[in-house]
Parts: sequence; C-alpha cells; structure tokens
Amino acid sequence: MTKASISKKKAVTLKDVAERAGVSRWLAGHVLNGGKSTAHASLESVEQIRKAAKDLNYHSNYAAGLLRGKRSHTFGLLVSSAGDPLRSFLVQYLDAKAVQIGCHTLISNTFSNPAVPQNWFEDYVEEFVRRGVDGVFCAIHPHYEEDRAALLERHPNTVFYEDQGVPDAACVSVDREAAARLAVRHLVERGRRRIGLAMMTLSLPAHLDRFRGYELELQAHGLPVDEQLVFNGEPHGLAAYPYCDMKANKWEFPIELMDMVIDTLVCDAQADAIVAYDDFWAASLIKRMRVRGIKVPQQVAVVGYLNHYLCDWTDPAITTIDLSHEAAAGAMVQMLEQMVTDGPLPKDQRKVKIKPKLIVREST
Amino acid sequence: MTKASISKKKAVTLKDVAERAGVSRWLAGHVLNGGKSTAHASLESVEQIRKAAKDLNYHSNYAAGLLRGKRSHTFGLLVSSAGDPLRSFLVQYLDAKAVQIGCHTLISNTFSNPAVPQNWFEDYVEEFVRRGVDGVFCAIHPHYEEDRAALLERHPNTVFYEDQGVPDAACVSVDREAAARLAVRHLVERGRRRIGLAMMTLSLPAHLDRFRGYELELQAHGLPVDEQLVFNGEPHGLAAYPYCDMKANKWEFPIELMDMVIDTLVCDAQADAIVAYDDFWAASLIKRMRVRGIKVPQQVAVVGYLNHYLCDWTDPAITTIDLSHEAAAGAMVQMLEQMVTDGPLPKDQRKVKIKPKLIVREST
DNA sequence: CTGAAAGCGCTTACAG
DNA sequence: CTGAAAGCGCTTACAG
Repeated sequence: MTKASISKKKAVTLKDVAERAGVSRWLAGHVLNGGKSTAHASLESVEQIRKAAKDLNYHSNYAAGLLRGKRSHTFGLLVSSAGDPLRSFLVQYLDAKAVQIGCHTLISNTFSNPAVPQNWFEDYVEEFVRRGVDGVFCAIHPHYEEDRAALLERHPNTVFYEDQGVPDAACVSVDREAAARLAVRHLVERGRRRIGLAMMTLSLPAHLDRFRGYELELQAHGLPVDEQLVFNGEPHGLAAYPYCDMKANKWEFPIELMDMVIDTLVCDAQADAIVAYDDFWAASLIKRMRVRGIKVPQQVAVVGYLNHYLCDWTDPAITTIDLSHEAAAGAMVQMLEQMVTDGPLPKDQRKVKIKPKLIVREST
Repeated sequence: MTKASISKKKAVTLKDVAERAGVSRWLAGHVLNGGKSTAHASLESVEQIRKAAKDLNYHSNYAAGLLRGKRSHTFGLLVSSAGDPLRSFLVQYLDAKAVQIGCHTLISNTFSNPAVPQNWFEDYVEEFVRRGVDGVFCAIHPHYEEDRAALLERHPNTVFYEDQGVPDAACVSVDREAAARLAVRHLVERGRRRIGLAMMTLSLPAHLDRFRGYELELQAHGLPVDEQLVFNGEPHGLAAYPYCDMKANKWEFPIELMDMVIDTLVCDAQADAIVAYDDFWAASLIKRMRVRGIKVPQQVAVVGYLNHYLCDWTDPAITTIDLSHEAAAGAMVQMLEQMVTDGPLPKDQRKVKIKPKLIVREST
C-alpha cells in the first residue's frame, strides 16, 4: 500500500459503521459519540456497533463535531516561553493532566520569538476562539502588561497561574507566605538565629507575601525582625522583571548585586542564614561566598526557592522550596474542566493556593 | 454585554461579510480565505471585502475549513516530557518557528504521566490523524522503543529530531562529530595534551560519532589516541537511557561513577582535561574533583555538552558545546513545511546536520 | 464576476 | 429504535 493510496483512502464514517453493524446512523452515532447514556440501544446493538467501529478503525471526525458545536477537547496555553525555567515543568504537567481527562494542549509561546508582532497576545486569543478551545490557561509572567480583561471577555473559561491582578478570575498560585515560613522554620530548627531575607522587590503583593511569612515565622519562634537582615533589591535598580531574557535566551544576572547582598546581610548584619529570592540567587550567593572565603553552610546557610533541578548540581547542593508545579497543574486542569462542564465557579472556589514543600539538600 | 450573550452571539460568517461588501459569497471567500491570487476580483471589491471583514471581525471558521479539506496549520509534537532539559528549549523554539509561518503546535508529552496507558504513542498518532495535523515532529528520545514505522505510515509528513533509526526519514540532528572536535580543539589550544573522554556508552552510533570526532581532532593535532584516556560507562552498568527519570521527576544520577571517571582518567591516566558526556556529568565531575582537591581548570579542564543554562550557575561555570536548538527547530519547521506543500523531500535533503557551537566559560 | 446547488461528517429534531 | 431531512460554514463545480 503506497503512501498516496493511504492519503487518498476515504476516511471511515459513521455511515460505514452503521451499515456494517446493521443499525441506523443515528444509533451508531449515539452509541459511539453520544457520550451520555446508551439506554436507547439494546446491549446487542451496542456490541455490534462497537465491534464494527473497531474493525473499521472508526474515529469520529473532529472537524464535523466541532462544526456541529461539540467541544474541542483542546485547551489553549498562553506562556511567554515554554523553555523558561519557571514554566517548563508547569507546561509539561498541564499537558499531562489534560491528557488524563482526554484533552490536548495547544501551546503559544512567542516572547522567545522576535519575529512575532506586538499584538501576538490578541492574535492568539482570536486564534483560540477560531479553533474553539474549551478554555485557556494563562501562565504568562504577571509583569507583562497584556490585556487580561480582553482575554477573559473572549474566553470566560480561563484559569491563571499566579495572581495576575484580575479580580474574580480563577487563579492558582503558590502559597508564598507558607513558602517563606517553611524556609525560616527549617533554618531555626538548624540553630540559625540571624536569618536574612534577600528579595528582588518589596513593592509587589506576591513578594510581600513572602516577607510577611518571614516575619510571622520569626515571631512564632520569638525571634526579632531586624530590618538590617532584609535586603531589598529595588533601590539598587533591580526591577521586578526576570533577569533571564528568554527572548534572547540570555541571562543577564546581576551578579554584582549578589556581592551587595553578602555585604549587607552577612558582613554588616552578621546573618548566619539567607533565604534567597530564588534558586538562581542562591546559586550565585553560594558562588560569591566561596570566593570571599565564607563557608556554606557552616558559616551561612542558604535556602532557595523553586526547586529547579540545578539545585542538585551546585556545590553545595541547594536546600530549597519546591513550588509543587504538578499539584498546581492538577488544580488548574480540574478547575478549568469544571468551568467547561458546569459554568463559572462559585466565587469562593476561584482562588486556589498550592502548598509548597521544603527540600533539604546540602546548603543548610 | 453579558458573557451569556457573547457565547450565544452567532459567529460572523462569510455570508455576512459578502452582504456587507455587496459581493457574492464566492468572491468574499475567495478573497479572504483563498490564499492564492485575487486576480478574479476588482481592486475595489477586494478593498470592500477586506474592510467588511475587519468591521465585522470576521475570522474564517476553522472547523468548516478542516471539514472541506483545508490544512489545519497545526503540527503535532511528540516528546517524552516537555520539561526535559534536553527538550524544553527545542519545544519552545519549534513553536516559535511554527508561529512564524502561521502554524500552531499541539503538544503531547506523556511519559511524565504514570496514568497514561501503555499505548499512548499509538493513541496520539491516531488523535493527530483525527485532528488533521499537517505534520508531526518526533523528538522522543531514541532509546524509547515506540513504533516509528507506524507513525510514518499514518503521518508521512514527519520530521525527527536525532536519528531514530528510521531509514530515509527526514531527520535533523546535531553534528556530534563536530561537537567533539570543537571541544578537543579548544582544549588543545589551551595547552592540554592529555585529553580524556568520558562517555556513557560506546555501543550506539550517536555516541560513536563523538568518539570519532575526538579521535580525528587529536590526530589532526598530532596527538596520540590513548585508550586509557577513554572512559566508557557501559561496562560499569551505565545503560544508554537517561539518568533523569522524568516520569518520577527524579534524578538518579550515578554520582559514584563520577569518582570512577576521576580515578580512571585523572589519577591513573594523568588526564589534564575531560570532555564530559554532558553538562550534568561535567557539573558532577567538577563537584567531585573539588572534594578530592583537584583544581578545575588549573589541573584538569572540563568541557560539557548541551549548554544547559545550569552551566552558568556551577562553580566554576562550565565551558560547553551548545547544541543550537534554535537552528535545529528552524530546520525542522522548514523541512516539514516543505513536505506539506511540495510532498516528500528528495532523498538527499532528508538528513540535516546542525553545527554545534563552543561556549567558553570558566572550566577550561 | 454572480447565484444556486452539492457535499465534507456529523448532530438534532421529527414523524413514524 | 428507524429514516429522511436540515443545517453547522465553508469550498468547489457549474451554468450563466
């Protein structure tokens, strides 16, 4: 059988199955594609139809179903770059969870692509409409100023990852306050008393959550909150955007800032531990401290944030907070599917916080 | 306007546009969706139609087009896990390049998902048929024994990443021989004379390519090929599968083997440089050598393979070979698109080798 | 260029 | 349960 003959071969249709099973097209369609009860059909007919479908390798025509208004079993996924360390595993798990309920994922990552025009976001939103996606996952970074309201207008069935400032929207996010508390508690248990916090900024809600967790956990252990122990990158020119420019696949990490963190927290404020902004900060802090003769973890313990697999490969390996991407993806898929089948979620079910986990390695 | 009214609002159709533009449905369809020449229409009509379409926010109905046999502008992407460090950037770039030619990417990564049944591969292949993808990118790891012949049978338009043992199939792969030569040449230029090679196995073609490159480049510099300087992990129980089990998101890295590499190459054979199997080997080798008091790069230089971003975060940062994922993705998209539009590629255009690049950091 | 018709494969509504 | 018909939105073929 040549390739040409394959591609020319007519697809097997409901009519073929019905004829072979000796039933009506209606019944065959009802049994194979109806989804609901098969009450109308005798058990024998159902058997016959299923067998005929299998024999003929029947698969219902996707385009015809769509045209008649059936759902697409496709979710659109908006992400700035699929390879982004903060997103790649979320992407993987979202698709894996979607597959479990019979759905597929259409990706759209375009920030990595300089050739894509400015209005990529709107174009994707329209293309998603055109393709009849059942819903959308929006996992673009919160600081990108795309029009999320317009997205919601076109796709009421949207679930966000991380709070993107859209009131009442369905949203799954990491419990950052809990994350900071986990880190601090662990350090206290290891006997640290002067625990520093190194943050990129303290002017955004998500970052403030971590600061609050840091404060609360210190207080829970009767430790003072010393503002000298809190480093805020913002006055030093650190904006809230990522230092990893995925567009150019280039890391522009402010390594000199890490020395400032060490000056401020370790040298001046005598920190014996640092809760770092993320694993990349942690890795650089460790690297710079080694150069300066400060031993990790003996003199200063370091905790990261994210649990990127690079944590296994630094020296020492980094103790960190795992963001539970799999759990987040599971929650997102479950919420979206419920929205698709049952309509909008009740308001009190729209915000889901994911519990992070402490992963202990060598840096503490 | 309530959400309900939006979802109920009838989609704008070609008929609406034609009426508004005062032309026939045929002409409107021809101008807006025909793609080919607009020779049949007067310039004025074309203007009118375009304007009407824009005013009404017309987008051609995807399902109807598919049903009538138009191409889907969708590529299927088979990958074991989208978050895999060896694949995540390829995934990102494939989508980015596809978008540039107006196509979208349907991902399918399921190895990460224990709940997916054994026959996931065949299911995806059928689902891709059902959804009418224009073609398929197959970037699953070569050692997974899925039925690639069956894939090709259903989807003649398939481009593989890395040689997967399918004769005559279109395939883009890294020039591994060139990669090894780049590493060796760089080390020779840095004055190294006893350059070790640490390989996972030497029984697979792809790995042998690197060994050949190593040999050739040594010979090109008049250096002897000393078999003591070649470490082969295979006799030590290292199979050719990845040590990163994405299914469980768990790394089972044979760290004790890294000590064996150091014993064999550095202690016994007096290597002053190691060309490592990949960046993860390089990172571990560096880590273990530090423990043993061997200075990198002063005593032993190390070169990785892949240019994963973790190379920036180890100490010292790793000199490595970049696999040019963006170029590979570009070639794959270009080949697939040509197959879609012009039919099968001539046999001599089916194998594309991507040139890797040397990235110098601190470990050499 | 127009206009009316057929048909892609399915689902829905309807009379039996 | 069956059977014949309509229609989702489009493209194609055809007579004008």
